[in-house]
Amino acid sequence: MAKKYWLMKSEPDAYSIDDFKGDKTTYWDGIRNYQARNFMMKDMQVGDEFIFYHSNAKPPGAAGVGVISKAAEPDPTQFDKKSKYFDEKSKTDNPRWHCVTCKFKSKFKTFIPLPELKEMKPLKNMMLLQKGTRLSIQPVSAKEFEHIVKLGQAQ
DNA sequence: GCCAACGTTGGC
DNA sequence: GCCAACGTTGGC
Repeated sequence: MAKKYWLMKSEPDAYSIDDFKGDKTTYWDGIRNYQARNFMMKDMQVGDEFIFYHSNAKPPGAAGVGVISKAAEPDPTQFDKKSKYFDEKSKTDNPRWHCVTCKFKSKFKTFIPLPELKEMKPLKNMMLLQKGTRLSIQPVSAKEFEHIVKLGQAQ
């Protein structure tokens, strides 16, 4: 299957591109939305690349690139009573939530704030820019991905 | 901090 | 299966 491209949101107060850079790989846990989970479980493959997006930031925007390094597996935080992601309805023999493992690829030389993304004509159909889209994991087309990466790598 | 948009829950 | 109430996301 062809390589796919994604956009994954993270609040930099909780986990920023610099945290990701320092960790090199991270477990993308804490996803508690069925649509986002389904993308991870059904459509993501090892080798897919994604835009690391800072949400709820000043300003929000595209911060870097990562690669999926391990397919979805049960999210351990759902069984951890001390975790804020604990889900009492999820059973160990039938886990409700899964998460992928991601590897850091690059941090953009130029952070691309959301208002700039909105001005880019090639990106006008991006799910991120549609009104009311809150999904924390969403697909992007190869063209959209390349366009953003080109902007991010420019000095 | 506000609020619009959307998802989830639960009563019926 | 409908829908009101509530919670969350996330830009501003």
